[in-house]
Amino acid sequence: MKKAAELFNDFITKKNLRMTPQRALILDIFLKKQGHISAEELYDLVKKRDPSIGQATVYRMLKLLSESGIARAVEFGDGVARYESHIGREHHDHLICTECNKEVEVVDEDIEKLQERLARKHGFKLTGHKMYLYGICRQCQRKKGG
Amino acid sequence: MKKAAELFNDFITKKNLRMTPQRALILDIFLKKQGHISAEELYDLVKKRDPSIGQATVYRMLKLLSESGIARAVEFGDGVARYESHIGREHHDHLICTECNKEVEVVDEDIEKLQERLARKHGFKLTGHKMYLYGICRQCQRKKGG
DNA sequence: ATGACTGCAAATGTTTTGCAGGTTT
DNA sequence: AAACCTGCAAAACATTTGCAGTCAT
Repeated sequence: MKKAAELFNDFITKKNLRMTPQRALILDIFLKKQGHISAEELYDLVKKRDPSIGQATVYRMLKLLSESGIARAVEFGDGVARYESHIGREHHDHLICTECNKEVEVVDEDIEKLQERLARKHGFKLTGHKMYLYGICRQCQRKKGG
Repeated sequence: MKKAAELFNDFITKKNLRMTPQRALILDIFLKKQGHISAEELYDLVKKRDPSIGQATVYRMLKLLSESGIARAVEFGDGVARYESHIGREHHDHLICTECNKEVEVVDEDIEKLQERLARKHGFKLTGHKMYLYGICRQCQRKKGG
């Protein structure tokens, strides 16, 4: 498996773009941060290491990271785009307890296959999906049940 | 099954709010429009029937409709919130074309069963879910491919 | 020289909010 | 009177874009 930095260099080269100190720094910080991060949060982290970097550069870099397949946008539905590293991470969906907000990351190969099939049935070429399962976790069931 | 207008009246009453001509008109238009609709689109339709109604009233009404459970927000991921009627409708998930924003409502019994199984495997009692499939529809594939 | 990259500020587009006046109870 | 509702315009918010200057090839 190629490393993200390598993949980004491939992408940069193929597109006749250039690697710059700003891009290297943003990439580095983005990859080290796990979980989801918004452009604003990433910008704040970047500023700590180099206050001269502007917001626009961060936004532009996030676009490049998405195009190159290194980052992936995760929609939370609150009007703020968040990104997660898409390299070296398993795809996952979310199982959320509606009582205590606990969240478990889950994957089910069979569901993924059926999603593909379902999309194809409607003439779509599936490029991604989001699935959120809501329920009540074991602990909260106990608490409620008695 | 109660009608949406009735449910909205219950909600209005419980919250000590008032039914007004503006709200009635917006509700009426919203319920008649099937599929998803953005605030802007709804506003345009409303203006045709009563040009004196302002955007803010439409936005505020959509918030009330969501709170009352009559409308449901559907995330397309393009920065525009869309809503659909959530009353008297079969459960369904969404298959969305990322090129032209076309949306198909889908249901797959097998997937639903597997979701149940997946939740149970993690000790959760499943109470609901949201699933969005993103892809490229037949037409857009043609357009792109050649 | 050409083309890419940058920070800044201005622009964009959607949604929310403050306000002053109007309406219902 | 008190509490709600309205349209308007301004504000807020995240994100994008135009621009003039800088840098690499």
